[in-house]
Amino acid sequence: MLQLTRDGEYAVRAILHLASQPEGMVSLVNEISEAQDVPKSYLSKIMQHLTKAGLVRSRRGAKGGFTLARSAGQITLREVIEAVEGPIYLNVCLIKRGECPRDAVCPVHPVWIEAQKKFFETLDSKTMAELAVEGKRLS
Amino acid sequence: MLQLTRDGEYAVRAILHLASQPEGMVSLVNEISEAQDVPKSYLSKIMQHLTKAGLVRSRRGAKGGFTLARSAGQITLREVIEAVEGPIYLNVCLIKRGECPRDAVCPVHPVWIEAQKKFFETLDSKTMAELAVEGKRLS
DNA sequence: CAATTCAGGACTAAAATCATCCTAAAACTC
DNA sequence: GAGTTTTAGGATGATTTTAGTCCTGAATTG
Repeated sequence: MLQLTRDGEYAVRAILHLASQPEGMVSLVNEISEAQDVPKSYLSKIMQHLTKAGLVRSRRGAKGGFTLARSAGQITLREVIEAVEGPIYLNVCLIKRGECPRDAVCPVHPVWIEAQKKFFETLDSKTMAELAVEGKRLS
Repeated sequence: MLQLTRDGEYAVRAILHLASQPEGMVSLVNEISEAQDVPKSYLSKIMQHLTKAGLVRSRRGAKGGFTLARSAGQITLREVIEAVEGPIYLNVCLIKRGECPRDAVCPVHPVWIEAQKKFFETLDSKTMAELAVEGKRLS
């Protein structure tokens, strides 16, 4: 549908939540779920993805929870989204050369390349640290 | 999935086909289907949408078929896509104010506004006439 | 009237979306 | 070591979207 899924949206909220905590503080699925309005059991899955993707570090057991695996200044909006949604391709023809058999003679193909480039520029331009600061200011 | 659907892709191909025909020439679903690699019965539905959206004029019966309702220079890529997919919102929070109850304090919201704006700029910048000319050059 | 061509509705298979629930494993506390 | 906390991971499922097909009916032409 050419629209971000809940996975992507929820992942961003979760990372932003972690980025807004004091240095070294761990957050629980339960806390994040409530604070960010995300169904708990669903969020649990998303945190697993983020952990596997290396954006988040997890610890089990009492005193366990989640922290960012890197500084929030080193994580972009695009990374978070692609961590849970997989690589973004605004049109199938962008997946790889030859994916669309017409791409060599298709006049629309370059337009999609351009559109995606601009889209990525915007998502790449914001780090989670910047967004967390802005979030504090707004609330 | 943050990806253009077949509907959008096929609609663009169809309109581009019409834009590439000599002035005043009608095209049949069958012709467009074969030339543009789109399943015939599926394309039929898409042509109906494009007709209802006012981008295409149709006539039934012998000597019937489809023509553009306006000059190809007056039709943008974005219009074609939105004619069949409905208005594009890259994130639900962009549908309308308050759609996401957090939008007033969400630091990501403005980033989505920006991303969508840039995306639209690209899609708005190309008319079907320009793309048709480019298509002729490439083939 | 016969042939052609689009209009519109019904139907379908497969995949994606948006979840929930349960058991197991790890880590800490006492 | 027992008990508690917390994440990991698998199974399951309802609903919606995607990507089509097929058939009948209506308009148009000759």
